Formats: sequence, structure tokens, C-alpha cells
Amino acid sequence: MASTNATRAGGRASSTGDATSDAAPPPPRDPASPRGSSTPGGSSTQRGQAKENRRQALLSAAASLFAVNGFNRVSLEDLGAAAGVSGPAVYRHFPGKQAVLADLLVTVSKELLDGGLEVVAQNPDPASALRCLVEFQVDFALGKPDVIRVQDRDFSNLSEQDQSAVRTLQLSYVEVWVDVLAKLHPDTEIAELRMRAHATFGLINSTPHSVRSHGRKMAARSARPLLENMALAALLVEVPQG
Amino acid sequence: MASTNATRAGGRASSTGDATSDAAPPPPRDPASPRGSSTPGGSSTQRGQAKENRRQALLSAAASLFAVNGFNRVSLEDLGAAAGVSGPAVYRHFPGKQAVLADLLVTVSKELLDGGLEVVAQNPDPASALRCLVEFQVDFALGKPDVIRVQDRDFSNLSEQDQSAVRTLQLSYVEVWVDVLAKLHPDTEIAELRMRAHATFGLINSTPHSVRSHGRKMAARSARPLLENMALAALLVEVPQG
DNA sequence: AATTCAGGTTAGTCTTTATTAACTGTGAAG
DNA sequence: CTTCACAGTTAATAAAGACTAACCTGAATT
Repeated sequence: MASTNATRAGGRASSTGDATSDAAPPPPRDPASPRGSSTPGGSSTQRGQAKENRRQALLSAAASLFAVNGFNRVSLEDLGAAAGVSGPAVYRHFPGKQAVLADLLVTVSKELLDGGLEVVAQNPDPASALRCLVEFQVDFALGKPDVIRVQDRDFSNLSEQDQSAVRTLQLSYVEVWVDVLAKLHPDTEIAELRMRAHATFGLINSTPHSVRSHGRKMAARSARPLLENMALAALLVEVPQG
Repeated sequence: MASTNATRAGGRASSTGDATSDAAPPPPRDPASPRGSSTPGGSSTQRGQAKENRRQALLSAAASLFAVNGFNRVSLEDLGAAAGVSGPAVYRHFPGKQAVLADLLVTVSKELLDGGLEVVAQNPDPASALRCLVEFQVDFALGKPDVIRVQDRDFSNLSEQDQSAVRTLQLSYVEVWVDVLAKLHPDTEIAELRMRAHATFGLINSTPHSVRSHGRKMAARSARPLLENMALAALLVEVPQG
């Protein structure tokens, strides 16, 4: 699954020879200032590329491991190993274990929000906007079930700060849906529309749970239209005395 | 929420006086054999009643604490404290922390299965059986959101044995739904019906997630019919090319 | 009244695991 | 060619927390 167990740089030297002698102890360096290069997107020059690859491998491994076992049952040793490094090397890429989770969840929340905003931007008609939102969410749930799973299982393992950051993004995403729904049903309470949106997320995001349980009984190809139709039916059904 | 911080029996005595002298060390007793009374339902004679109360308090506290923080972020100290006792007293009622979770999840899985079986037993007509199943599940999700939350979040913290026990019960419950759906749609693939059931559970069980997020914007009174109608619409909607 | 017994209590023990320390080999800059 | 920063490594450190030990006490039983 993860990249091939890479070249394992470093390693123990033969005889240390008690090198410290009695010189002044060098002050520890700050890992947060990578020198001159102010390009966070990836220092194109080889080494930065390898670093970015490793970082992505760690995030990918984290998504998979966290989804299966849960944040707390995955040790940094496990995480590093799954990305081809071992143990504390993770600290060269993230300030800590929680930060890996935070990156994962903030990233996915942003992706969802951005995708949702783009969908509504490209669909002036609320009916087709809603249909495209549903398709977008279904694609996401079928395409990245691990991250979906982690998002609604390990949210509370984030720090308070990260929790509120993620929550803000999630609420914005819900508002995107609610705004579209409000155009279609101007006479319906916003609270009800919000609950419809939440329930629909539950419906669509159920696939990560069920897919993992019994071994892929239904292909994603046939699952997609089914979920889309179920979601739209649930979103648009009339309620006798709303 | 939990029972009033009860009378705190026991407590440290003043001077121990090194009581052990040099007699033979008494072999440790087995906590699993409560003497003569073979009535597991609760020894009606006072003390057994108190024990049962404490046990229920522990389970209730566990449901609430696990739902909010997740199994791993709740210590036995926390759990005991929430039930009016402190720390290792939990071992007088359960063989370990995992066993508390197991009891919780096995119990809820049995309740659901039993309830589902009773619903279909009392409704020969598949259409009304389905409606009653939906009502039953909605009632459950609105009435015990904590346990629902724990069930699909901390499942993997069970031992392998307990996992398969719970899984078996859950699968049976799904089959109850699938059987009813199959009577209504004899020409539809069983795999599709199973996915419809799963997705519907996701829809209905979304309330524990949303209710906890923003502070109870929608009363359960109005949530119930909404969820029921959404669930039925999703379950019964036609899909163009199944 | 004397005696058990089981639910409680506090004080360890022991394991797990995140995080830090102390080095090191190698690509990139000078 | 030399230097330096830095991704890696292994070896501590330290805190958390599940579980065990050793006692204590009061309700039931005799």
C-alpha cells in the first residue's frame, strides 16, 4: 500500500568516540525555519521533492491507519513504518501526532468546502446545483472513504483550536447546501433544511462504514446512482406538517 | 446526570497496626462467583439491588463519556467518578474497561434486533412493517444518541471476540430490514437492498452527530417526522437502471 | 453477637507510547 | 573541496493509565 520501504538513510555510526569533549553544547535548532526557501509548495530541488513525497506518504498512511484502527490505536512507530521511515522521523514533517490528524482533517474540510463553492458557482439553477452537490459528495465518499471515516470518528482527538478550525469549515460547507436548499424551498425553516443536509451527509457517508464491513459486495459503479437517488429523494421529500 | 455522589463506603482506617502478623496468606477470591444466589437478574435483597444500581450507573456514565470523548480518552478513574465511585471499583462490576464497552454494545445490538423482530412479527404487511421499522429506528436514535454514537465509533476497541458477537447481531438486524424490503421489491438485488438499509441507518443515525454539534436547534418532536419521511423516501425511491 | 463476604478504598506495578536527545550521512551552497 | 542544514537513526525520558495488591467496613447470615 505505502511506498516501497525506502533507502533508510542515516544509521548508527561505528564508534562515537565520545565526541562531545568539553566544547559548548550547540543550542537546538528550530525545525520550523527551513532556511531561505519561502516556497511551501515544495522546493523543486530534489531534496524538497523527496520531503514532500514523504509527507504525502505519511498523510496517506495516516488516513488508512486511522480509518481502520482509530487515532489512538495507531502509534507513531506504526505511522512512520507505514510510510517507510521509523518512529520519530515523523517529527521532521509534523510537530506531533495530533498535527498529522489536524492536517488530514483541515485539508479534507477545505476540499469539501472549495468543491461545494465551485459547484454552486457553476450552477445558477438551484435544482441542478443540488444535484451536482449530491454527485460531488457521493464521489468524495466513494473516493476517499478513509478520510470520511476519520473525520467523523476522530474529530475529538484534535486540539480545541483545530477542532474549531475544522468545525468552522464544516459549518460553511453545510451552509452551502442550506443556501441551495433554501432557494428551492423558501418557506421551510432553516433549521429543518440544516437537518436535511446533515441527514443526507449521514446517508451518503454511510458507505465507508458498510463498504469496510462486508467485503465490497456492491461495486462503486452501481452504488453511485443508488446513493444519488436516495439522497435526492430524502432531500426533496414533502413532510405532511413541516 | 449520573446518580448523586453516593455515600462512599469503605475508606482508609486510622492505624493499620501491621495486621498480617505471620499467618498463612489467604488466597485471592474469585469475583465471578457471587455465592449461592444464582439469580443474575439482581439479588432482590438490598445489597444486590445496590450493586445493580451501581452497575447501571456505570453503564450509563460510560455511554455518555464514551460518546463525548471516545473510549480511549476516558480513564477508569473518570468512569468510576461519574458513577459515584472512584477508580478500580469498576473491577467489582466488570472484568475490565473493554468489558464495559462490550456490555454496552452487545446490549444495544440485542435491543435493536429484538425490537426489529417484534416489529415484523406484529406487522404482516411489509409496507407497514417497513414504516414501523423506520419509526423504531428513529425513536432509538433520538432516544439513545450516545449509545448509537459509541456503537459506530468505538467498535474497533472491542476484542476480536466481542467484535464478532456484535457484528453478528448487527448483521441479523440488517437482515430483518432486508427481508422486509425484499418482500416489497422482489426483483431488486439483495446487495442493493442491503446498501439501502445501511444508507438509511446512516441517515437516521446522523442525529447524534448533528444534535451534539449545534445546540439542539431542532426539537426531537419535529425531527422525528422529518427523519421518518426522509428515510422512507430514500428507501423506496426508484432508481432508473437498478 | 460473631462471622463472612463482597463492594470500596488507597498505593503500587508495569506497559505502552509520545516526545526529546544525541548523533550521522548526504545533497546543495560556497 | 569544504561546509552546513536537515531528513533519518537509535537510545533515553516521562507521563498516562490499566490493572493488581492489601486492607477496610458494614450488611447478611448463623
